[in-house]
Amino acid sequence: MPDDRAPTRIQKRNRAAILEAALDVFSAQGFRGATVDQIANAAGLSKPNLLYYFPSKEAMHNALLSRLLDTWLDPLRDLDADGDPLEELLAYVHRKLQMSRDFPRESRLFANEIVQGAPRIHTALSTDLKHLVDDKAALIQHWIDLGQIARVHPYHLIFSIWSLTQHYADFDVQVRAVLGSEDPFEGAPEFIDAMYRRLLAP
Amino acid sequence: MPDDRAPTRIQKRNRAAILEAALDVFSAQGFRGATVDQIANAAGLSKPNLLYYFPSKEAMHNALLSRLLDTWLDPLRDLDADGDPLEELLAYVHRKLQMSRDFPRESRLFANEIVQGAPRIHTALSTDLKHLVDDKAALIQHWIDLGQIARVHPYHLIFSIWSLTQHYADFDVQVRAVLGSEDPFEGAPEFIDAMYRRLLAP
DNA sequence: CTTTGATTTGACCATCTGGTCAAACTCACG
DNA sequence: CGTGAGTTTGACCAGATGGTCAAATCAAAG
Repeated sequence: MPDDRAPTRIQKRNRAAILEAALDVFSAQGFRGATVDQIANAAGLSKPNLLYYFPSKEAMHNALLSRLLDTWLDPLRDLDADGDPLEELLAYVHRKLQMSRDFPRESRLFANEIVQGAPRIHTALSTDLKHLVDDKAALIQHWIDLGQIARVHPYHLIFSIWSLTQHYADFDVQVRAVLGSEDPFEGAPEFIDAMYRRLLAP
Repeated sequence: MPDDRAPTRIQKRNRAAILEAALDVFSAQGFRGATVDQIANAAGLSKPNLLYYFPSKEAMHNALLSRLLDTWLDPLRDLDADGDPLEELLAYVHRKLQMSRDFPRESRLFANEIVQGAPRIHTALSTDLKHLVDDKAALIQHWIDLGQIARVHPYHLIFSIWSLTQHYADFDVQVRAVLGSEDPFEGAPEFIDAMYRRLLAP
């Protein structure tokens, strides 16, 4: 097992290939549905070789989740108290939707984890995530108190943004099955934009 | 294996117990994550006994899914062309939210299936589901053309209702982690109601 | 080229898991 | 009761799967 000295060129390449393959497989099959062999094949490496770079299947999953939780919440972190409230919130919505379009596998990796009770990231949810949301909900409430946006429940507002945007990644097959050949992201930004403009107008 | 004659009292009781247990386990662990033994334990029966009533693990899953798909879409079917458009849509939203509250396991069973690419119900999605949605989207478009509700993309409107309402069941752990002790359904109906009233007002 | 540490893998193991089966048990009904 | 259909289960099997390991191969510094 590679120790914690500076990673070699080969270590960098292989670790990256493994995580890329693992993201593919975990997001499509869930943790239990994925097999180390599938990941090995997708990465173009042998199974024992994977376990040379990561001590276990769970370690690969953890590596993905922790790397992801951070970047996943970046758009919310960016919500700026000094910006125009409505435009800040709409920018958040659009960035979140863009992430669903650009990183659907990451979205589904989370969805799989959460739907099944978040056994592996429950702590992170009730600490890091909760703190961030508490913080931003207070900001939204502040905007409301100033009369800059309409009176809405800040937490439910955030939940609604998560659900509306991630739906296009997580339920992609369903959306596509219903829309037929039409591109799901055709019309989605406009729809969601309209939705929040009308909801939040003071 | 019990044949297709009229089911005995014992058959009825055990089949029901098995499906109830299977719903518990499948919705919490996904198809691959669930084991027949877990379901057997939850049902208070032995593993071979389960396989006496259902030919395979997959058969239990299928039984649940097909029984569910129907009832799951009932609220949408109820959308009535003769009712008041705004009230009809709001009633649909509220019924859907109520189902998330009352049948979260059913919601998660579907979520698990869809997130992983709907391998078992893909056909039903692009036939039954699509037909129903096409039908109701046409009705919504008709209401729009009459100027009775605002101009919105009918399909995205339906997707938004699905995602907003099911979020409270499918992402329950996340919602609870963020809200702490507060009841998630406290405030949700009001929020969603306000959202659609403002969106759909002509 | 040689040496040494990093990398790779074929063979293997223990466990889990879906499913089978014959034998045992229960129940309803004549 | 007795009997036959319906029900239950302990023991078992085959394949899948996470993980191990010793031996082989490779890379790079001297």
